[in-house]
Parts: sequence; C-alpha cells; structure tokens
Amino acid sequence: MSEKNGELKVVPLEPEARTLADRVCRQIVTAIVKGEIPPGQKISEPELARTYGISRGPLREAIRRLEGWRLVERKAHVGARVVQLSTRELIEIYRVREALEGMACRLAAKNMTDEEIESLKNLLDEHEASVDQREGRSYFQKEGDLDFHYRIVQGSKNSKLLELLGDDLYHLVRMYRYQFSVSSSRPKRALKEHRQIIDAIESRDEELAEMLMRRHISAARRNIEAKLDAETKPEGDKHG
Amino acid sequence: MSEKNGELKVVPLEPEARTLADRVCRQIVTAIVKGEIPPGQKISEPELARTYGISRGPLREAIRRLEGWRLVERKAHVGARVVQLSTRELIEIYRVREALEGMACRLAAKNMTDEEIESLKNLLDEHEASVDQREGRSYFQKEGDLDFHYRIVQGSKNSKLLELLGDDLYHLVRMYRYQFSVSSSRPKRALKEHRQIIDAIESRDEELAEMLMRRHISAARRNIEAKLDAETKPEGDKHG
DNA sequence: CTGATCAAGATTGTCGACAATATTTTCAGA
DNA sequence: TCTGAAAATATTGTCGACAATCTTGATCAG
Repeated sequence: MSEKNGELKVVPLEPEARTLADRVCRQIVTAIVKGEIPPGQKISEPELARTYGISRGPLREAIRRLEGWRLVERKAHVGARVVQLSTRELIEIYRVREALEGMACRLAAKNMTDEEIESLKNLLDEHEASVDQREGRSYFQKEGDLDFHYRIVQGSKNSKLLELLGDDLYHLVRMYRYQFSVSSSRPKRALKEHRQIIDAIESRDEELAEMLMRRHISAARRNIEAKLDAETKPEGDKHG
Repeated sequence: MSEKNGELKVVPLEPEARTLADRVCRQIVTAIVKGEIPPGQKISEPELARTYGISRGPLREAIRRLEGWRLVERKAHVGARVVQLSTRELIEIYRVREALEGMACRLAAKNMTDEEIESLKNLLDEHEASVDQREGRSYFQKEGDLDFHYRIVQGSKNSKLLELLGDDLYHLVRMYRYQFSVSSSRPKRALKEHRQIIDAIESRDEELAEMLMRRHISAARRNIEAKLDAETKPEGDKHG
C-alpha cells in the first residue's frame, strides 16, 4: 500500500528473517548441515560473533534455538558443540522416520489435493531428468530426496507431524548426509520407489501408500547399516 | 572421589540448572503448563524479568529455547505468546502419539529390563492406591498418567523417540490438561489399560503391546473429541 | 462524529562492559 | 622429570543502556 522514500517495501521471502538472531540462526544451520562447522566441534561465541559481524547477544539466542532443535548441545559454563550422531542414533532416527512418515504417507493418500499430487509428479520428472543426464546428481541425492519426503508430510495436513519431521529430524538427516557423504544410495531405485509411492497416493490407497513408504525408508536404513558395517569391519579383513 | 573444603560436592538433581536462563526456563515451562501464564497470552519481557528478578538477557534466551520446544510463538518486533492449541492441533498430537508411542511400546516389550518392568508395576500399584482412596486423584490424572507413558518411552531405549515425545509433545499435552482440565478421563479404566499394557510388555509380546498402546491413546483421543463436541454443540441444544 | 495522520510512549532488538566460571600455563617441590 | 597447586588467560553468563520498531492515543480534516 505504501512506499517509503520511494523504495518499494519488499515482502521477505523467509517470513522470519527480520532480526539478526533469526538470520544468523539460519546461517549457522546451513553451515552445520553442510559440514562447514563439523560435528563435535566446539562453537566459540567470540569467534562466531566476529565471523558473522554481530555481537554475542543475538548469537547466543540463535544458539539457544538450535539447542531446542537439537542441532547443538550445550553445557553450562563450558560451551556449545555441534551434535555428533552416533551410528546408533542415526539408525534410531530412521526407525522413527519409518513410523512417522509411514503415517504421513497414509494421511497424504487421504488428504493431498489433486494439485499437490500433480505438482509432486512434476518434481519427480525433474528428478528423473537430473538422474538421467547425470547432472544435478548431487542435488537429487542431497536435497531433492528430502524435498519429496517433505512434500508428502505437507500433504498429510498434520501440522504436528510437519513440525516434528521438518524442524527436528530432517536437519539431522541432512547433516548426516553431508557428514558421511553417503548419498550415493542408488538414485534410480529410490526414484522408482518414489514413483510407486505417489502412484499409491494418487489411487488414494492409504494402506499401500503407508507400506511403500515404510519399505522405502527401511531400505534406506538397511543401506546405511550396510555401509557403516563395511566401514567398520575392514580393520580385521586380513584374517578370516 | 574428592571433596573440596571438606564439603561434599552434591551432584545437581536437575543436570542443567546451573545458569539463570536454565532455571528461569524451567520456571516458565511450569508456569505455562499449569496455566499460570494462560495460552495465547503475550509474554512481556520487562514484566517477566521483574517477576523472576533477572535481566532481559537470560530471559530472552529462555524464551528462545521455549520457542524451539514450540511452547511459545514469537513474531519479530512484536513479542512472544504462549501457544494456543486449536482442537484440531490437539487431535493431531494424539494421532502422532498413537504412532510414536505404539512404536515405543513395541520396542519397550523388546528392550525394557526386568527391573524396569518391576518398577513400573510398582508405580501402577501406587496409582491404584491413589485411585482407590480417592486421594492424590489429581496427581494421577494430571501427572501420573504421563509418568507411565514416559517410562514406556524410556524403556524403548530409543533416544530420539524420547526426545520427540518428552521434550516436544508431552509439554503440550500437560498444558492442554491443565488448560481444559479434562483429566477426568475414567481413571479406573485407564489404569486397567495400563496394566494390560505392562502385562504384554512383561510377556515380551511386541505386537500386542503396540496394539494395546495404540488403542489406549486412541481411546483417550476419542474421549477428548467427545468432550469437545459436547462443549461445542450445546449452543443449539434447544432445538432437535 | 468518524476516520486518518502523526506524535508520544512502550516494547523488542542490539550492543559493549563487567562478573563468574572453566581452561591453560607456570612453577615449586618431590 | 613428574606431579600438583596456584596464577594467568580465555570463555561463558549477566547486566544496563541505547537504537529500532511497534502500539497507543491525540489531533485535525472531512
């Protein structure tokens, strides 16, 4: 409606980026997820404050929120560290995802609109193109996959489900992917499973949709377990 | 191993209560859950700071963590408000609990130690005594019930499950109970269901344990839905 | 009298300084 | 040389003050 100083007021893309603490919070999340701040590393307040050019006040608030999201752990008078997932915890996350996203997928089969389904199919077409031409391969593997899952959860129309998965678990999953760079999990097969899932949703077959999603995540978990086993065992591969 | 100044160093009951922000955080959680700060109410920083006798710095950090736990919502340059659950969100929480605690109960049947099971049975004996003599009734209804559920989740030995339920969902459930004071949900029947569940766990019957827990929570959800319907409808109870 | 505009007040956001605690370094004694 | 304690240093925790933004109330045109 109104302009100030002849400069149009731009509506912010991200609804909550109007304060320093919010912006820095996002930056830190990105840095952690991408591994720029590696897991287990201590977060030095003076250092980070210099890095981002802000004072310690907003920085500490950002860290507090990250603490709530379980991306960092803090000990009084000692400092905050980026969480370091044990393989056990990683597996635990996948087991929780199995339950939660299985439920989400069932609800999505019931509640997704036709438009959302159509849009999601288009997304899969893009992914397929990426995989085929071996371009943007890393995109699909690192972010595209979670895009798919995120949309399913959105389609469930259960806001609590979205909060739990989107805010708490997906950050950790993304972090782990960069951390272990174990995203080479057969993109073609994953894509095929994604198609099966969206087909079930389109058919409004709630039971099948849930089952396929559980299988999909279960397969991903077993894939990780195999990889981790392979990395752990070889130290004794000289002897039978 | 060592003493200082002849004074034994006491291990703090609550591991993280050594800083002002942590202590105040707990106090605010309690105040919110008990309804002393009602849902939807604006949280005034100067006022709360005076109330707790601290400066705004630690208070803001506490609020930030509460934001991460989704007990308060904040808008930039406007302030924080205690979340106000719509009936829809409340139902959503119970559906998520159904999936999560069903899974937890299955895992508990597999992973709980005999000692944990025995201890939990003792807890139920206490609850039964409370219910019988009509004393501590409010305790069972308000907190005792979640004690039971919390222990099951602990028994699952899945730390992510415990974080999701314990930190995120149970606070909201407790808040809702005080808020609507709808805890008069047939304590005897609930206690009986609790006994069935612990029996299944003791028998290491994973499938039955999950099924009973899902039913138990589902029944609670339907109970709430009925109550809310009864409160919503009566405005038109004059006409058939 | 109603509505919009603008000023005054209050609240949130940010900063730098100081206090409390933890960590590291130094040094004396065995 | 090694051990242990104490000082020195660095980091975290807390506070009060100032700036930016929002809200409230008064003023004035219609």
